Amino acid sequence: MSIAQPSETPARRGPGRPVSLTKRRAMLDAAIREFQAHGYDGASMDAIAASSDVSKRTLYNHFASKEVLFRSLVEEMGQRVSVFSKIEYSPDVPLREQLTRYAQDSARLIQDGETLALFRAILAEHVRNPKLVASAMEHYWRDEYGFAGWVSAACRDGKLRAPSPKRASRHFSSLIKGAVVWPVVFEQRVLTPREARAAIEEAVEMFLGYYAT
Amino acid sequence: MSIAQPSETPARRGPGRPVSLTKRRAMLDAAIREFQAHGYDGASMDAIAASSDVSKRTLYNHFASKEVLFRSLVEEMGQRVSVFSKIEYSPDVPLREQLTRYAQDSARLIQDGETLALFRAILAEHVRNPKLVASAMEHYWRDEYGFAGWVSAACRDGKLRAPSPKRASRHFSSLIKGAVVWPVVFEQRVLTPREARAAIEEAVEMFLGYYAT
DNA sequence: CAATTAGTATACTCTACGGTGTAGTTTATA
DNA sequence: TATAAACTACACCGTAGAGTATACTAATTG
Repeated sequence: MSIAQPSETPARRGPGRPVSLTKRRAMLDAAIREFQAHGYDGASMDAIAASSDVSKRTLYNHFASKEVLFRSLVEEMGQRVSVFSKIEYSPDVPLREQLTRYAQDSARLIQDGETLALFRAILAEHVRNPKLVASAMEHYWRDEYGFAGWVSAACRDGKLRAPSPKRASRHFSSLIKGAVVWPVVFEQRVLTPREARAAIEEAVEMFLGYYAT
Repeated sequence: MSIAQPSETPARRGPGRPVSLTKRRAMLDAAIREFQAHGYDGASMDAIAASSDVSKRTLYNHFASKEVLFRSLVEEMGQRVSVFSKIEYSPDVPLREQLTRYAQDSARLIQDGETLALFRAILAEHVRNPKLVASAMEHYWRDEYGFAGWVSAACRDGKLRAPSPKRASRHFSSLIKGAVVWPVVFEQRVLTPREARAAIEEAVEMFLGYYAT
């Protein structure tokens, strides 16, 4: 159950062949491909091993089971998301600009091919078996809460008027996800940068139109 | 591949035991349960047969394969959605009321336990294998387009000002889904009627605030 | 070099499941 | 009541995949 830390330095504790991080990376990448293509059940450890040019046994030496492997991916996804979905209130930058940047980060993250593939695999599994995946998804949903903090700050600064920052943040999230996340995830839509920008701009506009003082 | 019609009258074409619609229903219901609980691959025909108190052979006599069975469910889902997601513009009913009713229908539909289970199963599969499911999901996404018609009508009637009715309808859809659909589907949130009503009201408010003339 | 650990190749077990075949039972119609 | 279809019970087949065992080679360090 314990997930290997992404420590870049293999522990040197005596003689012996050092563990290959390259191989580990290859296994994870192959796993992403397979899980995305065939889902959790459909993906086979044999295929993952083959596709990463690693013997099945090695795969099992790195990841004790299919579930552990999947969980590692989930963990990784959590990292990516939490790195991106940060927003801090800056009093001297126009709200419009801050919001736009935040939304664009979301859009960019989900447009990235590998992240999208991984997200799809996780989402599919999450819908079926929320527990398996809860921790990572929380990162994802929680971005709304982080954003709620931003809204509160903006309110305190007198630039927004939101009776409930949480609701307001949900509104913004809904608009952004509806515009540039779900279409990509569900409908295979590829948004051109122009489209994405336009959609974001309008969402921001609507949000500010309603909440800005 | 041909999907059995939901005709309530079994064709009477001579002697012989008539096909039992009760059993058919039981199989479909069991299938919903199993697909939801274990996903497409995870669900087993044996389990579905057992859970519906029907012999495996009968199950296969009704549905030639697992895929056919699943497709029948998808079809059914399409029906449910398209029945609910109808909205027609009425010039003499306040917009607020029409929108609210429409949103509440969406909310009610997804709150229904069986529909929710079915929707989850289909969604999970859709993310993985869009083709298998495309037809039904189209019903679902299309509701936005139906709604776009409503927006256009309201504009013609001078009650809304929306440069792009399609975008406007997407905005509304995003707000509603973000408020009362995705939380239920993804986060297992159970919305009390009060919560749902409040969330819808605010979404409607925001929409009208931005688009109403 | 010796020791030790990582990785390989391959064969194997066990289980689960999709789908079929069959012989018999039930429930209807004409 | 004869006939025909729906349904049952159950054995069966083939395959695929998770995980293991083993005997090997490769790459390190002291």
